[in-house]
Amino acid sequence: MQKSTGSLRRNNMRASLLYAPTLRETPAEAEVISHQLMLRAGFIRKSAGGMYTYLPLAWRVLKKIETIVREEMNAKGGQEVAMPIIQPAEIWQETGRWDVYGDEMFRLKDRHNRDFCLGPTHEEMITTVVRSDVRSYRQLPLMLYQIQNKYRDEIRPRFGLMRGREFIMKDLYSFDRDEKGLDENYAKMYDAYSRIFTRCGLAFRPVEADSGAIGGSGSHEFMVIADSGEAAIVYCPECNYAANVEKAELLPISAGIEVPDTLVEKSTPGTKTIEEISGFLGVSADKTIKTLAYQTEKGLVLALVRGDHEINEIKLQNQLNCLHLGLADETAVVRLTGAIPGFIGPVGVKDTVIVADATVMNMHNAVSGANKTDYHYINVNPGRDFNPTIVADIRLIKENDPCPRCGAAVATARGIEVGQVFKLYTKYTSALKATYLDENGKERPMVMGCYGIGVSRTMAAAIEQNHDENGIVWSAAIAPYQAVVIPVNVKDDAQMVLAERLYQLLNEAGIEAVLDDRAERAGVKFKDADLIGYPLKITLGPKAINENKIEVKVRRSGEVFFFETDNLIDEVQQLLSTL
RNA sequence: CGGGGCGUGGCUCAGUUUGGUAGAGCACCUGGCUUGGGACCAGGGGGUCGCAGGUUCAAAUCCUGCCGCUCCGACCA
Repeated sequence: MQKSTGSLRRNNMRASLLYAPTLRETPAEAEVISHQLMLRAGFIRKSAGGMYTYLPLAWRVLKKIETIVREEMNAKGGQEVAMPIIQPAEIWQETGRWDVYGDEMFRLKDRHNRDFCLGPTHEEMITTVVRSDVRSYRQLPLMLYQIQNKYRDEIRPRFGLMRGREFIMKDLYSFDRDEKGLDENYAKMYDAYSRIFTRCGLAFRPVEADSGAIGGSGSHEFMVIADSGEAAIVYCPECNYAANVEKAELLPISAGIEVPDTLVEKSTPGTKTIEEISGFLGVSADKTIKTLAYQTEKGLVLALVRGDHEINEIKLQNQLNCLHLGLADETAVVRLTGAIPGFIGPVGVKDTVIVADATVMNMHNAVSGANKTDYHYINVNPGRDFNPTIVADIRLIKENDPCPRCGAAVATARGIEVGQVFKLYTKYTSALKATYLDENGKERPMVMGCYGIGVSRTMAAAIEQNHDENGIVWSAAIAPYQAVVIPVNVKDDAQMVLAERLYQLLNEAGIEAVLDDRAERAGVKFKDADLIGYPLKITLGPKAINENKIEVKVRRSGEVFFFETDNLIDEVQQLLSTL
């Protein structure tokens, strides 16, 4: 290595030594683009289903994302800790999640046959730490975070890093005296998350979310907008309402006034679907009631929505407050109602929980199954002909439904969930007895929040959102290197001398670069550079030698600039600040 | 866990129907030639055909069982 004058050499990476084994062809196992490109560009290699080795380029990207996350967490008063990956069963048994988590938890035993798990998350761990040392309101609020591997034995790992069984997460846990403190910290984290994903160069949207199995209430998810996203979201073009479809609220639709007519049973052979029955009877789908039977651990329930609507099972589950919910099988339906699915309805059903969507209660003279195979009722009137146990919003929102805030038609999009913030309140602190003494000497449970970012998923999401037919397009903030220097012909001494010189200048200026010194043809280097996604490609050919014009090409836009050697560093820095 | 598909050099795949000495392209090594968008020529290394049984003179190929991967569904950062 040549000694550079004065300044510290920050980086020394020649492509001939860089461990980034690129592939020309896409491995068959990769389905989504981020997975394909990370394999092809030599970022990751699989070791087992849902588990990957991060090769140098990926690791650099991950470290950059982590640095951004760390800076923003610290700026809000977060303090970083590291906790064991292996956690004892006892603390999970205390909160009851040892059983609740089920097969998704990686479990293991030590030589003494004691139970442990690989941490899928760290609420229990952090709370048991805090409870033993925090005694007074004076020690609160407290914000602790960690960036570590977490483990979930996913039923079906897929999409490469998007849904792995081992993944890197940042989790921050906040502990407050009261809900006011929690609200403040929640707001800080919401702000920090917006800053983080902005700095990463991602197009994202925070949406209201269901808080799911982790518990608590009040939650937002941060979604990177991408067609390949697993999550469906709705947003309002008029106001700033945005929500996961699982969460999106809907106000009941009114249906005018009609005189209730007499309930009549009609023979409707073979009409099992809403489409078939509305066609057979010549009524529109919004005059029918769709009845679905669900199996829960508490027994069978019937759920009702208007025929042209869909059920939101998350909402239904929240209303029923049950752990398991799934469509009942046909034999169970027959046993309960006497009819096969397609002909069941709420009329005449006894001793069964019936949950009706609020819109159903506004319907008049509707059609529903008669609980007799091949028969339906017409002129069904809610309140007169049946009375649900629960009336609530259990409908799934769809495009053009009215915004629950302002009534405008909502739009839909798909997103990759890269972060979620939760208000947990005292769910875990109560279970684990993490209490403090307030000013009056009274013992209170701490009020808790948790705030997660999928770091490895964020890397994948960045690729899903930023790529083209040639490869990855990194934003400068998270790119593994900012630039690659490509001498077109390594046999040309003048080119190589200039390349080394420019490479050294870049290093001294703190610009992370790779010198592609491989004895490959220019085309190969260009292809690899595009695949890996360096934001800038600095190409040295005859024009650089003869005319002092250094070609700089922007990966994202394809723009080409020519700079003189003396200005190169300034110009490159200028360019990078925009990428 | 249910339902499809697939396991053959590092990668992409052919060969399996109809058993008969394991192949191609890419990648890799050597030499030559070439040098601005994945060149070319010659030579070369590398595979117990996922694993274990079975049938057969003979199995990548047929039979049985297992394992793994992958896609679709129910779960989730």
